[in-house]
Amino acid sequence: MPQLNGGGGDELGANDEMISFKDEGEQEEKTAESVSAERDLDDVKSSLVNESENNSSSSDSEPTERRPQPRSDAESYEKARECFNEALRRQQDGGGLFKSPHYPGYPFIMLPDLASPYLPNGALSPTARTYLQMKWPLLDVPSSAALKDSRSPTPGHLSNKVPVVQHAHMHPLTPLITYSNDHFPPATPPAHLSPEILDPKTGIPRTPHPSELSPYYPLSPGAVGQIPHPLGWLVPQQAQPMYSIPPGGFRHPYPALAMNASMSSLVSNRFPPHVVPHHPHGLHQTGIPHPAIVSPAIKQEPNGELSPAAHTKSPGPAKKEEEKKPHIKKPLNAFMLYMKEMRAKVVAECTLKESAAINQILGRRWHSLSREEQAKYYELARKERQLHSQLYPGWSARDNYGKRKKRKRENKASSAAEDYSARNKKPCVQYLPQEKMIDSPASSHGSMLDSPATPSAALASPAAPAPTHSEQAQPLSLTTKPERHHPHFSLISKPSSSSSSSSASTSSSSSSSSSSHPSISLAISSSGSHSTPPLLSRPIPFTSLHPSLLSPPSPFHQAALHSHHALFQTQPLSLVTKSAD
DNA sequence: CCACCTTTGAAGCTG
DNA sequence: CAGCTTCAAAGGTGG
Repeated sequence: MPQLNGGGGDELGANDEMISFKDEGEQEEKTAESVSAERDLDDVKSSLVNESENNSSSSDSEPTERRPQPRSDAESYEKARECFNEALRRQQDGGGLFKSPHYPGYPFIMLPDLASPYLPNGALSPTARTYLQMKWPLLDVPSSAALKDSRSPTPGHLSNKVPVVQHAHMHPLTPLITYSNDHFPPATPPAHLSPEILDPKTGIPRTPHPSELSPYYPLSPGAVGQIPHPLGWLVPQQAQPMYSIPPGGFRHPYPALAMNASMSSLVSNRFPPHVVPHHPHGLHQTGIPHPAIVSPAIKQEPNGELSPAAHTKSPGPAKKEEEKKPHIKKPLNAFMLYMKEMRAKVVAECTLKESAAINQILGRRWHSLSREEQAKYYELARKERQLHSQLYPGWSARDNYGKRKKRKRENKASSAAEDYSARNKKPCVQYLPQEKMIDSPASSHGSMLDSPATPSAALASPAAPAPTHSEQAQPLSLTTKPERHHPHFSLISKPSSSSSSSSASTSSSSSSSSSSHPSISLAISSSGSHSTPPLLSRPIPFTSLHPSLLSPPSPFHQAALHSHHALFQTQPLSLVTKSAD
């Protein structure tokens, strides 16, 4: 998206990237832009055609939801151009792969006034509340079916008065829920259809009450402690819940949880209605524990409640405690959330099914996301952590240390990785090019920055630098994010991936410079040592050599790239290459 | 059957 | 404080 900005900069993030880019020369930029625009237009057209009416409707609504911000520039755009941009944006956002609303559920983040539903004091802003309430009227709607189709009706209308029914589809986490249709076996009864839904895991009937939003997480004292972890519901029953539920199911309500407005909002937002057990009583009768709790052996409190504090603080011997203590998983970070959401889509798009390969794609896609989009996930992740901490006050990431087998990939990391990549990549050749193109140091920087930039981050994240606010003025590209985040760096830093560092070093150095001149540096680095693409630990066949690939995802590039369809377009993205110059 | 692979981010640990 | 390590998801793959 940011890339699109070139046109009018309706995208805030674009500015940032653009800045760096501008260094290269505006002329180029413009030229490229125009050219790319044309090309993109074609792509867009095709894509639009494919998407059919969905896009049109969504395009209208989207601006409102996602980019409500009055980008003055945008206004100046011609209608046509707007549409075009929007389409492009959509494609970019979705990578062209995802046609449906990418984050219908996160509108609150995008909306100017909703940008920070959470007031500084943690209270949910009125607007947000309203929004939330609107969103959840019909929780029982089965997302799986609806979402299954990527082209399912976009939330375009959502912006105005979304019919209740539609809301269900639009849950912010919808993607998480639905994205994995795979996860929902056909056999799975349409939850939305029946008043009572059996929890796949527990088999306990859940009553989806659209009207009971609050019930999910009753704030009332009595209800407190019984609030199920919302995240757990995110995941399709079939698939692992964000936090897997112990086989036996948890009988204990959640530990007392002081839910503040923000938390409640979080919960409500994050957990799909249909997923969330709706108990009129406000109790999660399903007895499903927080998703984070995995361990089969659950320590049951006398009162039948699983209190995190109890197990965490339990005086008992450490060993005993460990044994009994359910495994509480780490809260998912932004990228993990993104992965959960998008994986299915990526998988659907490409033949590859291996997670390693998919994750690579996702990683690139992640970098290609606009800061706003990433911000959504950062915000979500932040909330999740917050919720997690509240649910499990005594929990520490350290608790899970050693639970997993040690990895020793260091040894074979390099060789294995390459082999692996080679195997995996082929199937998705189609996909890869795109990904490659997408990923760029610049974008990566931006992404990194995004997290802090998030409005919420400003509020909550201590570490988060001042809200970029805007993304507008400050490019931030370089600013905040620690190199560590930088893809190149990350590769290097990590022992496993670093193996490739020999070449990587080159790339890394270039990458660093890339911050200012992403395209150039990238192109150079990749071209210089095509053997090891800067971003990838291992070389990607063919794609790496492709000119288009070499260039970083500059605004134009992305636009151009975006047409996912057009991976191997006959047009070699000449523009893209241009960046190399 | 389980570790590995892969990704980013967060948190913990170490020096 | 910087840097490194571990874990979170996920699913094919290989030992």
